[in-house]
Amino acid sequence: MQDERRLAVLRAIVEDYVSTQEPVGSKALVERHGLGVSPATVRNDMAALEEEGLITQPHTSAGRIPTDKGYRLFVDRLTTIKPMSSAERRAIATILDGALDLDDVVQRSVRLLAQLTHQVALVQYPTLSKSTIRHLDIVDLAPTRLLIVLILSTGRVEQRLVEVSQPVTQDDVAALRSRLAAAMDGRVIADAGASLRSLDIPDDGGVQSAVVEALIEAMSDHRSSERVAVGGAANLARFGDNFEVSVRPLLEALEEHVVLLKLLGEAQTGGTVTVRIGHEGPYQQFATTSVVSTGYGPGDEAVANLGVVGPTRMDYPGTMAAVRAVARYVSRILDEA
Amino acid sequence: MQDERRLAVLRAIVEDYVSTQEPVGSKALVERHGLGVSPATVRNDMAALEEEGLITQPHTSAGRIPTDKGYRLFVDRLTTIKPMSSAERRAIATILDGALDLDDVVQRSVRLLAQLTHQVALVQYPTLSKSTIRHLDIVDLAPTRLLIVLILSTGRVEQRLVEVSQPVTQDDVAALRSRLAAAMDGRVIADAGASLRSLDIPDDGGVQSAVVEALIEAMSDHRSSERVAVGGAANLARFGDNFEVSVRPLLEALEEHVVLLKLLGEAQTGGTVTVRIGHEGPYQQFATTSVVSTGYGPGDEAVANLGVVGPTRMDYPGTMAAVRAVARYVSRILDEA
DNA sequence: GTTGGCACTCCCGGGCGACGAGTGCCAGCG
DNA sequence: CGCTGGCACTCGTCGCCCGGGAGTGCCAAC
Repeated sequence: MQDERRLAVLRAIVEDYVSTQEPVGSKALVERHGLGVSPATVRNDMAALEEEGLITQPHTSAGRIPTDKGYRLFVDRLTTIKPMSSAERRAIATILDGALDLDDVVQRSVRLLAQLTHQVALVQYPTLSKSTIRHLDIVDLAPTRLLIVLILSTGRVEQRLVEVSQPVTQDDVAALRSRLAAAMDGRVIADAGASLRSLDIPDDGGVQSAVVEALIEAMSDHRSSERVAVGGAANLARFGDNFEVSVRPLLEALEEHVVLLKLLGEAQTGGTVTVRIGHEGPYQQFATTSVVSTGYGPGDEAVANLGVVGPTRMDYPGTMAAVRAVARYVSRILDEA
Repeated sequence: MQDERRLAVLRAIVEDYVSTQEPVGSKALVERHGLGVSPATVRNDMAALEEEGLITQPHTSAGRIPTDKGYRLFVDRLTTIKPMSSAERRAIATILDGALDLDDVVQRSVRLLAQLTHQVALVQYPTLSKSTIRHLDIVDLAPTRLLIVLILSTGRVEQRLVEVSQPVTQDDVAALRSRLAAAMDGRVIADAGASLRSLDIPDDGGVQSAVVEALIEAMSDHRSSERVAVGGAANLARFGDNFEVSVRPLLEALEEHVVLLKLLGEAQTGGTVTVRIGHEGPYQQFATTSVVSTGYGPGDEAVANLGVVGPTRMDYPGTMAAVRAVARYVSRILDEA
């Protein structure tokens, strides 16, 4: 079956290129892997693989490197996610178990992921819309300035400032608070807007409607409700030397949380790790990077995503394993909460 | 007074080097600035300046570049902070006035500062210890899991999870909440610990003491209470090409908030802008960078710092102006709150 | 279908020399 | 005494050439 051997050659090329970062030639290939055939044979296979668009050569008379299509095939068919070593497992447990609150879990995860994969890690904060409201509070900071505080089932705390046109008394605030709290407690955020409207608070242009407006806005707002923590940006340094052109746009993108959210994509349940390779995504600046991501959340419900972004030339099996392991562990922590 | 001219030469060297990023020679100097003397004269002055350790040449027969000491003199005696243009002032106002809450103010500031200076911006979140407690709340997330929420005068919200050994009832929680709230409301954080202890809650090893412990810890904790927002990391790309050696450690340091806090230093009042040049600081990786920082806060009280870090070869007058302007504006916003 | 042989391509690194920017020094001038 | 023009010198940069070597594609043979 020379067809099978060709795929073995592809796998070998990917593995070698990932570890050496240099185009790999036929001779080195048969030496480093026990392929049992001669370099000439491998050359024929390589020609065929190139014909199919799976590998390419940077210039004539250089070795081959995988194309995006080649990586895709590698990820889909040629690799199995390697399990984490027990030492790594312990490290994950040790680091994450000390977390104090949700923010801390996210921050530790992002660090951990960056450390494990030596790449840039992304961890999305649990989405608001799927959590339920545990507690609602209204605090009067100043006579015309109220702070709405929402505490969610995931442990997340959302806050929102409201300016009102007329001064309010403490009694007003207390009344509003208990009324709203009663209406909102235990609701899923996504539905809460509706039940809020059905409360039928008079649109008097005054305090009550202003607060309700702000609440509704806060719950549907994507500004703060969809945040992403970034870690390990220093690992971009391993990108080679075409600095200003390749790294700068990436660093810029890392500050655009909207872009990062798109990169992470829709939350997926069930432990599936998604890999997006090179220009499979819509972003020009990520054309030479791959994104490995998966969902996490309590139970089987995915409330957010996490993952890493690194050069297309990355260790896919190892990275996928790390991403999956961290996601599992974080999910377990949320389970307990 | 050739002494005065020498300083003029130094100033010219700094300005030229900052704008061109190349060693500046005697001929170019007299052409670009109206010094009114010949290159030979300038060369003599340069020799003297080099003697004093204010400038240096990368190699024989190259132009001169300022040393850290040279920049220091430039900053201390040779420059006045240029006022911001009215367009810039408007930009600051427009961007910051739309802020929704404290977090938003900080995030917008850090972006703005990075944009104005084309450097890496740092904004410290207002220190806890100087703010007063506006509101204290305790929420039971689960029977053995409580969430303490502190709302501070600066608009900041602090949260802390507490695990207790035995299940608590809602009534217990309510009782504890009102008691603590009464004791803490309006206190300055720094003093609150003391008044908490004087409450004399029995150290029964149970719920109450656990909560009090956590509260005290939360208030004295430097983990979350001293956070720093970072922005414009992409501007590190302008650092030249010795990538892995010069940029990577900086990127790493930018994720170490402890380091950043040290860089920003003690909060200063009164609109003084502090400049730390090159290896004047303790950190090896910041030996080729300068930090321009100042304090901000409501009234004349500095509750936190903000600033930028960039290459020693930076536009000091412009940067100092931007830092000062943003600090002033942010302070004004906190005033209103 | 596999293998060894062979000519060919082309990148990479080192050595070399011309060029030019910039300096230091010196003698002369106001 | 300080400024100036002149001049020799240094040294990094750039373009160039060239040999070595890795790797390929093709072909004939098994």
